[in-house]
Amino acid sequence: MEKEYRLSSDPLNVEYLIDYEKELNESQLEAVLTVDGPLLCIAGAGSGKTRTLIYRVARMVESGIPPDSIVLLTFTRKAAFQMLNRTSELVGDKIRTILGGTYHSVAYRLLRKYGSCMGLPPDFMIMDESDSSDLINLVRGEVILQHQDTRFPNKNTLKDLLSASINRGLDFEAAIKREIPQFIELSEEIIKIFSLYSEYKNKNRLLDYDDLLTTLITLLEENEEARKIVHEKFRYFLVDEYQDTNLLQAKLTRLLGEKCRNVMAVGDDFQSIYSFRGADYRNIFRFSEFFPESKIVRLEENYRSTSSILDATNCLMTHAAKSFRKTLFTERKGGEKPVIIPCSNEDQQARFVAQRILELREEGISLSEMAVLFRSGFHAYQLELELQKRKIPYQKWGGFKFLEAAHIKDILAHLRILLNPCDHISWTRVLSLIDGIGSKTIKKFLEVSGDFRNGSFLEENIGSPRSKPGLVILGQYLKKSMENLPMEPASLLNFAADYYNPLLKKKFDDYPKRMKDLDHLSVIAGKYKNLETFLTDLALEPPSNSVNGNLKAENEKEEESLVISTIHSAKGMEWNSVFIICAIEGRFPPFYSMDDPENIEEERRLMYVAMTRAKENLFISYPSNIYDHITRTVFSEPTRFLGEIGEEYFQKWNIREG
DNA sequence: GCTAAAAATGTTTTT
DNA sequence: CATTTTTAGC
Repeated sequence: MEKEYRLSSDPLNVEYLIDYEKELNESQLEAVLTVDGPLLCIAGAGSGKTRTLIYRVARMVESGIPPDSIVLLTFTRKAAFQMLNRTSELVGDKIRTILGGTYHSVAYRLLRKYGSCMGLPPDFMIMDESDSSDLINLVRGEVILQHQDTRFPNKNTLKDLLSASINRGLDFEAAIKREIPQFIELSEEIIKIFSLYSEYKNKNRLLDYDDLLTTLITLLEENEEARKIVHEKFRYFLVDEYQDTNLLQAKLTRLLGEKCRNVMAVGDDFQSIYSFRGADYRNIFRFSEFFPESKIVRLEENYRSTSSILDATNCLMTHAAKSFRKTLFTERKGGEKPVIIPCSNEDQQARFVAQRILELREEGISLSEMAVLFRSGFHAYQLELELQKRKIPYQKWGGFKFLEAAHIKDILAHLRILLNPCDHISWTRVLSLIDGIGSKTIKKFLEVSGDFRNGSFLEENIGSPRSKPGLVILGQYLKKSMENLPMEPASLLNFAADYYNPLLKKKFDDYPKRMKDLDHLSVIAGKYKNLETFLTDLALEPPSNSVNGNLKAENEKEEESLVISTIHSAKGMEWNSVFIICAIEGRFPPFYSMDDPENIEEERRLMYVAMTRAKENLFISYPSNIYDHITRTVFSEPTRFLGEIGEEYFQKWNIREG
């Protein structure tokens, strides 16, 4: 076995190239210089949190810590990537070996490397969310056969329930009582579905998102050898956005860091916005319980926003319930007060935003320095139309994902079956595209369950005569692809597209648009040499753009464009000018959050996150009449959060048409 | 018995 | 608006 033996360098002999004292303020410096031992950093919005992390990594590397013993846990791969890039500008390329990414992707990589000693098959695959849903649907079908007369929770309800119980550490019974009390009599059947689901995953070497975390936890808890190896290899941990970790992630942090104790967690309880996923901002407070000797550093000086904006956000948070009271301050005095714009309807709101964006651009603010934020993806539909009409280039973050589009899932299924013959979920997708094949025929195929990749299913004589021609063509595709394995993902994707395009044309009316998406996918595929890596990366780190936003390969040069984004996806970003749209009761906060004060707390934090993204200009607009098709009511009140802040913090623009 | 088209329904936020 | 359930049709 190989082992690393590090001679610690004499601090007096290290020559630091960076003048840390000059570049950082006092608290930031303290956080950066505290390299050994646990450190909790409470960092307000815009307080130079990222800067602090970057300089801390630089400092560590400069003082001789091997980069490959450092683990950087961030919320998105994008954030990790950005951070490593900026660090390498400071100290050079050697930081490339830092292990960085989300909890899930880091867990994946650790399991790949060290999972075998726990009996984890080396070729396990990751299921994305839709795979899990599909699989749950499959086993749900089995159980439901015996209960045809009763109504049963649907697949997504079940999946959310399962995930909630795992991420919050509840047993199934308790979770059912809490999440879906109306189905309490069906507990037994529901639990049966879960156990079938998990059985199936084990049998087919599949891990879902939650499994990545739980399996690694089990590995570290129960396998002493693995734990030792991991503890020896990784000695420094930096965790960003700690307020958004859930029970499992907190546990994992503790397990990873319990030996070396060099764990730094950065967080802001004001910015906790993922509780729907089981995130618990109280993990910040619990951190000092895991690591009682931890030092606490607070960053409260805001370098991002003008005081006009900051004052309003501070005021908003005085209405928040229990939390660390903190008030951000800034040297950037003055600035325009945030603007409130009442609009008569969504269309007017869209036209206002588009026009104002163009005006700001005339004033010399680049499109890439502006963003439009909203609570939910669909709030921006009208705006998107308006932007397209005016030919304003934009990219949309959040909302409907590229990968969730039916045609993308379809074509990826065709690639997956090449890799894993027992991937029933993908086979189901592939087969149901063929004319004359429905659920029953598919079930028959899956029962035979052979390795059909050579096209041998044709000999099984399953399916009606009507399905025969379609199956023959599928056989040709499989044969062609299998003969060429291994092969670059891009070429395989081309084979699949050749086969799939005719089917796509039949299935969708809007096929030209969808075929374009397939081209985009093939650009992404071009960056990979290995099919497996391609598929895993797609599941773990999906391209953040939505279907309609112009999807760009990352190395392609970005055209200067406006960002429109859900608030969740805008986390950690900043722009010169920010528009918040649809700030209306019923949408933000959404009507379904109104009966629970805890939810309203989170909505308020969400508003806080949105507002603190702005450096100079902040516009908050609301259409005063929206007819909501779901509740069949008219929303007309501006969001309560504006009232909480108070008029004196705002200026108001009244729109006149013409 | 099985599929495919038509009606109904439920719709946040993300790894 | 897109998925899921129902119903009609083959």
